[in-house]
Amino acid sequence: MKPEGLTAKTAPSVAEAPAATAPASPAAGAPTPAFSPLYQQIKGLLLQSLQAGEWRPGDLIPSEVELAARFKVSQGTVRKAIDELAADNLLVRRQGKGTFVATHAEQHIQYRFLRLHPDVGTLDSEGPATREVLGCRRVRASADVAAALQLRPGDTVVQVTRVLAFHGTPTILEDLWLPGTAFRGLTLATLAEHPGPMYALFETQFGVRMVRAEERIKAVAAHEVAAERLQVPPGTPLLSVERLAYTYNDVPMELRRGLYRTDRHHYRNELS
Amino acid sequence: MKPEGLTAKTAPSVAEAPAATAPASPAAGAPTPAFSPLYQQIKGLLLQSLQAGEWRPGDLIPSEVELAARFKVSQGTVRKAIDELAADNLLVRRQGKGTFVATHAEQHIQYRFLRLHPDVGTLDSEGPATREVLGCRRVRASADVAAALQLRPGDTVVQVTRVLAFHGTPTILEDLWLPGTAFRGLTLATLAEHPGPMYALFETQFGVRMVRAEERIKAVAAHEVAAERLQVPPGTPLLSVERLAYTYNDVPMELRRGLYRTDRHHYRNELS
DNA sequence: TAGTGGTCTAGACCACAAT
DNA sequence: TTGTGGTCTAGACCACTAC
Repeated sequence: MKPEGLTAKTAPSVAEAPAATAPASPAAGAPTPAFSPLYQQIKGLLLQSLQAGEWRPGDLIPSEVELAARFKVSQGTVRKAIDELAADNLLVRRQGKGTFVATHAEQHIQYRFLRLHPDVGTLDSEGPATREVLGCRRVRASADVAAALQLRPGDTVVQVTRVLAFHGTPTILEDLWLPGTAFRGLTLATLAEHPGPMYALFETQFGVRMVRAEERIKAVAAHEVAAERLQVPPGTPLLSVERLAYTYNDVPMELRRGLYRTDRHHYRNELS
Repeated sequence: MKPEGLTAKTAPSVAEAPAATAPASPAAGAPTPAFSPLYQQIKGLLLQSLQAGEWRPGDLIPSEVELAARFKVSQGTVRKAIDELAADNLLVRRQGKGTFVATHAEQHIQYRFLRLHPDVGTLDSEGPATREVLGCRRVRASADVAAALQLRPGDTVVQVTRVLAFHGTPTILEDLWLPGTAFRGLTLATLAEHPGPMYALFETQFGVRMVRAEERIKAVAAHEVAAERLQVPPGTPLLSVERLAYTYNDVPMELRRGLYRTDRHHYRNELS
């Protein structure tokens, strides 16, 4: 488990084991490794462990000193690597307890990716959202869905259709497309058994953790079907929100197309 | 220029000047200063200097070692303070050169707060936006505008109306409201003389630097006036984007209400 | 060559949580 | 009391920029 391959900028002052060859010469044939700092390499190794499932969402990862020993670097270097992963919301630090793998499940942060807020009051005062799944079937990916998920057109994808309601008012109508291979066992029954946030279900049942997402927003007029589902007149302006969500390593794992009512809610964004 | 008032967690190992009283006892009567780390206090001091205009947008601030000497702390502590300010986009670090005060002017980052992107191509391939100012007048703040800007209803505000066009297609119609006192000399002529980004003008002409902003987005139908200005049929769905922009210290300094065409563009957002 | 930020280390101590 | 992350220091060296 020795992380050979770490190319330090400066060799540690106290050379523990002189190892094989000279630490200064890069691997033969490597096209100029383009110097990356030690802590970035550590970050990469930690990411690999996260990806490989060595530590699962919610788990406690080894302490900083332990990791420092494992990687043969100082605690400060491990700290900086963890700092960046925590800034990216992949890890969560808790003083006195340790560092944990971030999770969408049962954190007090429901709706981590949902930016829709009520015009008056807070997200909590809305009470829990009502999730009604309208459909879940395995279909062949259309050209655009395949392109977004980096599949081939015709590959199998799981398509979920659902409505979210607040206070009994249907507010979000959305379709999800998921790669068929990664979500093999996903059915209507699965969804019914796990009423919580969908990303939590993805973690616990399919080992897929969504790390970040991109959204493209437009204003559109409600078509017939949407109008009925959202209980608004046809033609009502709605937000069209297209989300592409990624796992580790920038692999797209979910395409989501939603229509949001904005008569009592708004999409909120922070700019800095 | 000695920053007395810094309450260190641990007294510096080499006590330079024993100063007045014991460093452990907080100021009398202070309601439990609620311990904040040294680097946070340094961050606060740096913020004060930014606010006070000691260093203006684009300026080079003193080096880390110099600041460390000024504040009587180690370079690492200053570094951490600067790191956070850089993360907040208030400072910009440039290796080998120094640390600079961030600015909206002549950075290669035009449109720092604009999230509208063309559906195909990039922001740059659009060519420079055409800005047409339709009006600039001093008016009395309505109740909602006053509330947003933390003024009294009836206080004077500057209202600017303008249209942004891409490729000759009018795409954004927006109104701006600015506190009358801070923007005393702002007229149509001022705007005409400075064709660049508006936030750059605010910096250079009025010493107001926008630091962050919040946006609330809804879908609305184009009313008569908007439809004409944006050259779309009345009733066309548009994005309604309400932006509240803040200077240092979370002081709101601009309210902006925009209507965006999204037939060839979309509002992009990154979630993490 | 000098000065800047960037990396890395080693060690000390503090704050917090669990035992 | 122990172990964790959090803060702070001091010093060394590297990488980039300018002169």
